[in-house]
Amino acid sequence: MAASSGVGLRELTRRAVRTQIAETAMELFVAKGYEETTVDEIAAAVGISGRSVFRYFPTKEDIVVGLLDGIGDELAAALAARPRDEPPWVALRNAMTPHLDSLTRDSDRTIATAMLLADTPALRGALLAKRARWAEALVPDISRRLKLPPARRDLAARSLVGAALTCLNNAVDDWARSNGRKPLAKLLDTAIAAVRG
Amino acid sequence: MAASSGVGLRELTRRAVRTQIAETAMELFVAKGYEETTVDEIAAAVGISGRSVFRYFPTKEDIVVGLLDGIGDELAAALAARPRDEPPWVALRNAMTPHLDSLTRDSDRTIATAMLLADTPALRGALLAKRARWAEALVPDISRRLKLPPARRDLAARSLVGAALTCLNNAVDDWARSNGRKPLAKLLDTAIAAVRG
DNA sequence: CTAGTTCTGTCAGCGACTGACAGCCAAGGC
DNA sequence: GCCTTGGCTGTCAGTCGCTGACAGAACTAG
Repeated sequence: MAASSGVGLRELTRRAVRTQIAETAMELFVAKGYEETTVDEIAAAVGISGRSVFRYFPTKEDIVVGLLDGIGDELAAALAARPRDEPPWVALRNAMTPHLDSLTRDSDRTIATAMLLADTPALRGALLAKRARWAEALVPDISRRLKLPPARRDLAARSLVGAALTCLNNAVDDWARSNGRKPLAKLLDTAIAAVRG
Repeated sequence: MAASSGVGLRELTRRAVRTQIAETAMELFVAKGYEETTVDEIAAAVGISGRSVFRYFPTKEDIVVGLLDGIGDELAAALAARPRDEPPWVALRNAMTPHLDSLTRDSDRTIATAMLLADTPALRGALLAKRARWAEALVPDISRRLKLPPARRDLAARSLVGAALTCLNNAVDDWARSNGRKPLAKLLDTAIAAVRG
């Protein structure tokens, strides 16, 4: 079974190979473009067979958007940590703060990914699908904060969360287009204020 | 050149074949599922070659979401027709009314499409990408209605439009899940009210 | 050392999608 | 009447993403 640490040695090498594939692929994508880069080319650059790439990533798209996999759970955890009587919009905004920090922390990687997502239509769909899954993780908490009859509660919560994530996306896009110069938190506040206008 | 009517005879037959492909494909998708239906099967059912399907639709996804192609322009036109001093949220809500009517008019087709989109992940990404293109058509108008410094105007408009379209999507989903029983307009109002909380 | 698990490369195949080529058929000039 | 032109079509061949199956290598446990 597992050693004294939480994860076994096998899981460790797996993660190493996984990040190696992701980093090599990102370099190629930025250099040549996403659609112009073949999975076999990525595999050759890493030194493995093309088949093995799909043993670490379910799809080619996931090599890019897989980086954003844990964010939904992070946001949900941050949201659950907010006081129970905090109103929905405030709780959502505050729950995003740690995520904003982690985005600005390695801004180079974030901006590169955002740029790649911006001018690759095929990836945009995948990103939006990922965002929809984040929403699913946040809806139950927001639903609990709403004081509405049960018939309306779910629709209201889904719309609220969707609007909040749209604001987050637009703020990050704007921030990336400014090369990280504009303050991300203020952009998010501007977006939210406009929606609540 | 063209005859007395606006469109030539060639364009007419083209549209006929196009709708024929779309209708046949939708029947097969509903019966067998989207991913389980091959493009060649659709072609065979119509009586053309598989290659020709791609001469009418750029991708297999577009056979489904192509039906929603004109909606973005319709919404933009309806929005442009609203009084110039109408506030953004009110103008967006009112601009959606004709679209709501056309959705409820042939509710059977709308519900079937919504159901198909709901349980086909591959199509969801395409739908969200389409919705993003609708947003592009609405942003300039909303941007004009906002009284904000230019630095914030674009981000605010994009977020506002994105939030409104999220409300529309969620309302239609809820409406379709209720088999068209709940009043669609009220659902949309509920969603918008929740976002403006 | 052995037995069992896990990983890997290779091969074969499906389906979406594209480019190229040749044949068909309607529209228009002679 | 004929012939040319242009668009539509089917066929063929090929690329790429992705999957299942198999056999061998490597590592782990006893």
